[in-house]
Order: sequence, then structure tokens, then C-alpha cells
Amino acid sequence: MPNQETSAKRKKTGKPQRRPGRPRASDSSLQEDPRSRLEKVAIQVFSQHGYDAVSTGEVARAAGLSQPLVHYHFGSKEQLWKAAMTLLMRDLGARFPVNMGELKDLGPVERLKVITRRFITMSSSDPTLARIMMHESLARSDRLSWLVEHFLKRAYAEFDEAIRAGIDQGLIRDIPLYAVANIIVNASSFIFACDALIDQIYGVDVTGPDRVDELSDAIMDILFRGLLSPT
Amino acid sequence: MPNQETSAKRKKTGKPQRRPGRPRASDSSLQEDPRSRLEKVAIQVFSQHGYDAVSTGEVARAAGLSQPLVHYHFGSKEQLWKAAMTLLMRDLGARFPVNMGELKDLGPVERLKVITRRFITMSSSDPTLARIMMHESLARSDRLSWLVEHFLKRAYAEFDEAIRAGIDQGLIRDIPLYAVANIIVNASSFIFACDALIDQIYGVDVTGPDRVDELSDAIMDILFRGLLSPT
DNA sequence: ATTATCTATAGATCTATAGATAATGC
DNA sequence: ATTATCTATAGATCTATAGATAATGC
Repeated sequence: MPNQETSAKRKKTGKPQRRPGRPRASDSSLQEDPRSRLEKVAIQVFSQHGYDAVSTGEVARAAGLSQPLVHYHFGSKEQLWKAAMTLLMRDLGARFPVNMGELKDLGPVERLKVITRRFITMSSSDPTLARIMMHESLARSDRLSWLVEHFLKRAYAEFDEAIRAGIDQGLIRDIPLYAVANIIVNASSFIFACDALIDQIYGVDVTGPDRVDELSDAIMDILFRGLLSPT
Repeated sequence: MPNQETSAKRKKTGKPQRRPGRPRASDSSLQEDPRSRLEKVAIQVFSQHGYDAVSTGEVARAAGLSQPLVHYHFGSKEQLWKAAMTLLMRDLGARFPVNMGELKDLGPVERLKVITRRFITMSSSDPTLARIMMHESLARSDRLSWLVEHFLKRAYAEFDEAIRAGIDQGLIRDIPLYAVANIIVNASSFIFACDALIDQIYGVDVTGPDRVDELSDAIMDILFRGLLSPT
């Protein structure tokens, strides 16, 4: 990401020069700890611009901290990214818990509907993960493999199980598993991740609550009419 | 994009130092002109890594030219990007011509099917445009507005017309136009643009011809079963 | 004494410009 | 004479490390 403000800024001001050393803990309970602040900012900027286009200095500045602190806490930019992804996945897991047990008594199609609706809700309220997946997939980065192994395979497996059972029972049309799963995941999340495109073309802000609801319903309707075997 | 090979490389070799000046036109008919080579390379690297993560030096090096030549021909990195997009859209237009006239006698649903199938074919054989759209939408760049105004609005308008007519005639379900259009565009292209993700998770290479066909058919089937009014 | 922060800086880029020079076209 | 290319380089980054120092914990 290109840097807007130049480094000359700090010198120009007549302020007393900041000296090295740990600053006073100002109202320590008010602000989160710096390490977490770095991770949270990193999630946001990496999801918008992608790994390579983001500098550690930008992350630090946005968190109100100095650039070398990134290396003190994380050792490298790569490790900052991994820490940020781990936090993101933990937060998403907490906000959208996967209780497969409570779906045990449903048929595969109903189970798939619940999982898909939950994924749409997650993607519309926080499209960060979809954005990260898009960036790393486009760049074909090694980070993509890391994400897939650590988090995504497990998430896709839930879709896979329900789809597999649905196809075996003749309820879902006989389309390759990978195709069904990816069509569901893409349709459920990429449209919210690319809200800027829709805004530019149609002047519609899909992040507004009314639009989220109408779009979520439309996606569910189209997907399941399309996927289910004719009854 | 991080640079793999360092600048020390050139010095190390014992080759006679290259001096300034225009090189001999070696077999001029064999290679394309340098300006076009820069544009073609730019299309590829920008679509993979996005504008900010690509350096003009990488583009030049991949084209076998020196970095300042980018500025001689295009004046700035931004203008190189715009020239590359203009070439991309011209090539896509030539390879997938839009002859709306020959669809005049079809009903709106049949027209939409032809347009959608053509878009799927384009996206599977060259996912570059979808990748660029994803990058610029994610980054919320000013370049996205430029793309939309110069090229995308016109492209979406063809979908819009058929969808609008289909809804008006009760053939397509009453879902907001922007939602239908974006679901079609996303489903038709993003899955091919994110082939690396599918490869990582399912070990399936969707760029193989058999997979392209099966996936294209699956997308068409699901979309149109989902979108059409029950008969 | 240890920890967390800062400033300073090394060394490798990045964009863009300046200036040299070879090829081309008149 | 003009055009297209190169080398060299200015000035602004970028990642990472070194070293100073204030706060914290024993």
C-alpha cells in the first residue's frame, strides 16, 4: 500500500523529541494491550490490501506504535500475519460456533441449509476471512497452504459431509463434491467480500442490514433450488 | 511482490558491462515490440498480485527490459496499469465478441443463458479480468471506479437487460436485479479465478479441460434452476 | 533483573528522472 | 534529428536489527 504521509512529518513539528524507552501505561485498562492491537489492525489491513502490499510500518502506525515493535512481538512480518490469522479464526469460531451435535437429527439437506445460512451470516457480518482467502488464492502464496491446513480444511469438511450424504441419498443432484462445496462457499461469501464492486456498479451498499437480509435470502433460495434434486 | 533475486546479481557476472543505448533489433520480426510486451506482462502480474504489490522493475524484468523503459513508454506505473487493462479488455472483446443482434429473436431467459455461458467460457479460459476485479474491489481503489466506468458498466448492462426483461415477464424470480447479476457474475468467474484454493483443498485442478466442462455445466445448471420461476 | 517500548540505522528495495548512446528515418 | 533504449542515481520507502531507556516485578 502506498504511504500517504512522508517521514518528514515527525521532524517538522516543534515538539520535544521523544526519547527511547517504555512509555507510561496511560489508563492501562482503557486500551487493549499493544500486541493484540497489532493483530487486530493487521487483520484489517491484510484483508483489504493483501500481504505483500502492506508494510509492518503501516500496521504499527495504525495501532499507534512504532514499527520495530512488530518484530519485537512477532519476529517477522510473516509471523505477524500468522498470528493475525489465528486470532481471526478464533474470533470467528467464537462468534459462529459450530455445534454439529445439535444438527444430528436433521437430514443432510436440512443440515447443509443450517451450515450454509450460518456461513452467509458470518460472511455478511465479517467478510474478512473471505477477503484473505481471495488474496492468498490469487497470489498463489505459501500462506494459502498454511491457511488451508490449519483452518480451512476443517471448515470445508463440514460442508463436505452434508453434501456427500445428500448426494448419496439422492437428495442433492449428482454434481462433483468439490464443485458443490465451492459454489456454496463462493456464493455465500465473495459477494459480501466484494461489496465495493457492487457499490460502484449499482450504487447498492450490500452492508446495510436490509440489503444483507434480502441478499442472504436470495443466495439461499438460488443455491438450494439449484442444488436439490427435483422432487 | 517480494523480490527473489538481489541486485548484486548483475555485478557478479564477469560479462562485459552493458553500455547505454538502444540495442540492435535482433530478429525484429520474432519478438513483439517492447511496449506490447510490457503491457502483456503487466496484465499477468497485476492480475496475480494486485497493483500495489507489483513493482515496475518486476514488470520490466519479466519482459526482458530495463525498469526506466516503463516510464519512457507509459509515464507512470498507474498509466502502465491503465494501458494493460485497455489491452486486456480489447483482447477479451475480440475473443468473446458480443453480438447481441444475433440473440434478438430469443426470449430473455434464453438470451441470459447465452450471455452467461459465454461469460463462463471466457472466465475459464482467461480468468484475468475476474482476478483484477477482485483485487481492485478488495482494495477499494480509485482504479476500480476507472474500470467500472470504462468497461464494466457496459458489460453488466448486457446481463441487466436480459434479467430485467426476464423478471418483467415473470420468467425469472423476483429477486433484486443487482443481486441476480452479481450472483451470476461471481459464480461464473470467481471459482475459476480462485483455482489455487480449490487445488489446495480438494487437489482438483479446475483448469483441466474436463474439469472446466463439468464445472461450467454445474454452474449453468445450478444458476438457472435457482433463478427461474417454477413453471 | 526483566520486559516493553522507543530512536537510529543498515541494507535492500521502489518510483521516477537525468543523461548517455545506439538505431532509425529523413 | 528523432526515437528507443540503457546506466546511474535521487529520494522515499521497506524489513529487520542494534542499542538506549523507562516501567514493571522480584
